[in-house]
Amino acid sequence: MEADTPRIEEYLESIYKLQQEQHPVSTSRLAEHLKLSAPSVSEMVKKLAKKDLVKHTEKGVCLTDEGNKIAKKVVRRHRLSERLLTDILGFKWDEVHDEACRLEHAISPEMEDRIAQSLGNPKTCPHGHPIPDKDGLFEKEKVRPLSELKANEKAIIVNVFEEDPKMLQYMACLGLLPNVCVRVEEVAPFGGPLIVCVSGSRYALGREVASKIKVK
Amino acid sequence: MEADTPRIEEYLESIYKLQQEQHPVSTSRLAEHLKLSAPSVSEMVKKLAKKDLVKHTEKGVCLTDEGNKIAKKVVRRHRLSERLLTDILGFKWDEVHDEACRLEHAISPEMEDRIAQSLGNPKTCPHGHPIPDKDGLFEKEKVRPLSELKANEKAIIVNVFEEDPKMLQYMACLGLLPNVCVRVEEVAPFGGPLIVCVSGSRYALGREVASKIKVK
DNA sequence: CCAATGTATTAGGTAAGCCTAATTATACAA
DNA sequence: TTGTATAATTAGGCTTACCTAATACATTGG
Repeated sequence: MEADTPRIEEYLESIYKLQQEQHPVSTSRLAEHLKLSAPSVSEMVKKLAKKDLVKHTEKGVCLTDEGNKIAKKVVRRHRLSERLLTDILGFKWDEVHDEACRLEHAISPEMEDRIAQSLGNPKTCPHGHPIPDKDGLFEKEKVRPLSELKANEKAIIVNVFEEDPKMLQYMACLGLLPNVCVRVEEVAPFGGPLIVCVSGSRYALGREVASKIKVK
Repeated sequence: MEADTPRIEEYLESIYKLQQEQHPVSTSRLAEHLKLSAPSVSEMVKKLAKKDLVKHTEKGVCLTDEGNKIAKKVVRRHRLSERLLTDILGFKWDEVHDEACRLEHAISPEMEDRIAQSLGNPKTCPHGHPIPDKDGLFEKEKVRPLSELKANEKAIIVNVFEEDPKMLQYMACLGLLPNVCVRVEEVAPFGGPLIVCVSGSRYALGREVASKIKVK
C-alpha cells in the first residue's frame, strides 16, 4: 500500500515525529503541528484509519506498521533532502526545513538513492536525527535532554528537536551543534538557566532551549 | 502577481513550450501535452485569462507578459533541476524530465539561486535548451532541424526537442548530443532516412527523429 | 455529583481540479 | 450551400482537503 497523496505523507510524517514525544498522538497536537484546524485533522485521521495507516483509539492516534513504513520513507527523503541542501548546495542548517518539507514529496525512489549515494549514505540529517535506510532501519541512540545534566557533567550533543530557524540560528551561533561536546558548569535552581561551556566559551542557556538539545 | 498553484505553473510552462512550435496554442494541443481532457483545459484557460496570465483569442491561447514571466521562472527551475540531476546526482539525460517536472514546483527562489551557483550558472539544460536567467533573459540560437540539412552539410547539435526517455536513450546511444558535430552523408528521397556521420560512425536516421534535433 | 473547561467530532460549506456527456461553433469538402 | 468532421465549450458531477459553527464527550475541581 502506498501513500496516495502528499497530504497523507505529511500527516504520517507528523504523527511519526510527534510519537517520539508521547505515544498516542492527540488530534489537537497533530492539528497544531500541521497548522490545520482540529476538525480537518479529525476527518483525515478517519481516512487514514480506513486505509489502515493509523489506529485510532480513545487515547489518540498511532501509526500501524504500514503507516510507520511510509512515514519512515518520507522522513528518509526529508532528511536526505536536508543533507543535500547543506552539504551540496551550501545552505545553513536553519534554512533547510521548509525546503525539505516540499522536496520530500517531489523525490522519486531513484532520486532518493542517488542523493544517498552522492552523499556517501549519511547516517543523520544536519540536526543530528537518524536517516532511516531503505528498509526503515536506523540506530537509535540513548539520549537525554541537556537540561537534565547536573553541574560539571560533560556530554556530546546528538541532535536537536527544533525546527524554528531563529532558534537554530541561535544555537549554531553558540556552537551548539551535533557531535559537539558541552560541559554544564552550573544549574540555576527553580527552572533557571544552565551555564554551559562549549568549545571554550561559556553561555547561559534557558531550560526551554536546553530541553530540546539531546545529548549522550 | 504570482502563480497561485503548481497546476497554474504547469499550464503556463506547457503553453510556453508549445508556443515555440506554433504561436497561438490550441486547447486540444494543450490538453494533449498536459494529458488532460479538453474541457478541463478549457476551464483552466478561462481562469488563467481572468488572472491576466494568458490571452484567449479565437485562434488559441497566448501568454501575457505576466504569464510569460512566470512560465520562464518555471522553465528556469525545471532546467536547473535537470542539471542538478545530471551534473551532481549522476542521472542520465533521459531520466531527468519527469523528476524535474515535480522538482520545479518544490524549489524556492533561494534554492534556485543555490543550484545555479553550485553549477556555475549553466546556460543550458542537459538537452541543450537555454536556462533563462533571473530576469528571464537568455540567448536564443538560430537553429534549424537536422532533417533540413542537405547531403554533405555539417552542423553542430544545439538541442533536442524530445522528452521521451526511450527516444533520448536512442539518441545518446548514437552520440547525438548537444555540441556534437554531425555531417549528413546522404538524404534519402520521399521522406526517407538521413545517413549521418557522428564522431566517426555512420547511422541511418529517420526524418521524424532528425526533425527534433536542432542544429546550427 | 455537577458544572466548567477542554478535546473531539459532526454538520454543512467552499475551492480547486479534474471528469464525461451533450452541445455549439468552425471549417472544409462535396 | 449543406453535410460532416473537428474543435471548443457548457452542463453537471466527483474527489480531496480544507474551513467555521455547533454539538458531544471527558475530565476534573468545587
